[in-house]
Amino acid sequence: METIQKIKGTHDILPDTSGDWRLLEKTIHRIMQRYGFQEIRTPIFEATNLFARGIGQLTDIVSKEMYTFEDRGKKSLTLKPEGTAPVIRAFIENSLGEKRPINKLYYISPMFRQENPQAGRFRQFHQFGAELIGSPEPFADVETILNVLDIYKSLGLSSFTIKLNSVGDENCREQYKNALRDYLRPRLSKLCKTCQERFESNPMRVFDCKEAGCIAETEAAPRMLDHLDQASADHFEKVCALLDQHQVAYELDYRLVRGLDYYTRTAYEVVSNALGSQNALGGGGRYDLLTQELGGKPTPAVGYAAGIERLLMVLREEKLLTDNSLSLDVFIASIGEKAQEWASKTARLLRDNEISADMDLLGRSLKAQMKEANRSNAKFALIVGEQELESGQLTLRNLQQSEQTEVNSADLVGAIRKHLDAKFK
RNA sequence: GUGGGCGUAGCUCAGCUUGGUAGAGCACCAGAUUGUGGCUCUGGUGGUCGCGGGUUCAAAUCCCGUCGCUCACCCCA
Repeated sequence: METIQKIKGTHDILPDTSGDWRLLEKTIHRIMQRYGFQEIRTPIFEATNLFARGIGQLTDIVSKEMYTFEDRGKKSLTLKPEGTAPVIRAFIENSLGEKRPINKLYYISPMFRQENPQAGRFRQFHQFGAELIGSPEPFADVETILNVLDIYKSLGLSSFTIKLNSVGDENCREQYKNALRDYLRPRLSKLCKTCQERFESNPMRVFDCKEAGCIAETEAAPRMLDHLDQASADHFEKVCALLDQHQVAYELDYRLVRGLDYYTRTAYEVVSNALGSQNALGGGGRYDLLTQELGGKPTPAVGYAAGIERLLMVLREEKLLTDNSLSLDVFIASIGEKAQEWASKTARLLRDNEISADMDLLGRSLKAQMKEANRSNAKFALIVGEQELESGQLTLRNLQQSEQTEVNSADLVGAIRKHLDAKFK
């Protein structure tokens, strides 16, 4: 029989690593709460238009990476490739902006992009992200940066760099693009093919290119930072000043142009020093025009998205993940059918009392059951056979210290709890 | 979409150059220990060598095709 394999670029998270995910998610929830961000969960798929309009028709994501399909009613749906557009859609649809002037929302969610997988890049991957909706102030930009850094810090991570740039806004970007085009036009033939295509549609993306020729040609090109209008310049200056006050180290990177069209003013990226080719841990920025682009009232907003798989890769690399596997309190090893029945009843009793318990389900030898107890990472083995059933005196073995004592079956829960508290708390 | 590397036991891999009965470590099972795990020792289970075709007396090994995985490019998380 032919076996069925997982879809390319997807992964099973097995019990030996799901504990790492739990730790990460727990940390994210904790820090988000500490910052006043509230969780939002949006559907896994959306109307295709949401992304086409929100992210931008010409972006790589929309033009070649989306999982788009028709449902039975011929409606075009898309598995979400990123989190911001759905959050803003929900923000508008549920009139969250009418209920309070500021909404601080966060999510943890799978995302889908149909790219060729490689180290740190998958077709289904997971992001956590925060969106601060309603404030145009630099304080808001900084709030999101501090938030993501705090999550990394809480996990012990320190090997990363923050890159910062401003991509301007509607009042100065078009003017700048024209200045950039004027500079690039005579050098067009020296640029790579994709950059020649970018020249008309989105010349700023030329800075993103890694071709040596394109890098060289844009070295002396006019930079957005020098062409900001007063308001955007002030905004950027304030963001930098606040980061300085918070003693957050960052690098100005005039080449940082993020791949999504909706960014305005602040753009930032957190880059790992410990990853391979795909080294962006997270990125974000301000997107003051997105809400109206999606049909809502003009509402300023800023936020970021960060990759969970890449974060796990770095944490693994830096040896910052300790053993997060769950352990069992008690494994009941029984000898004989009567004892096995007793084990079943007792396991239930213990579980009713918040003590995790497991038992043999294969009728194995005591030795094999002890081995199983060890494999389950159990703290105690409770051994019961004919003798114990008659006397009511059971053997409780501490598997980590290899010591055992007798406990009375009359107050089993109390006795086990006492031993758990004494040795494991 | 394009290029490189790799597909042999549940896992990590050796064997391929120079064709000749398919191996190791770990894991799993059992025994040493007749009712006690982890350590040690002994034994055991487990493989149409990714799949299809070709060359050959003979193919894991050589040739062709194909599928899968992986890394990289593009771009991003």
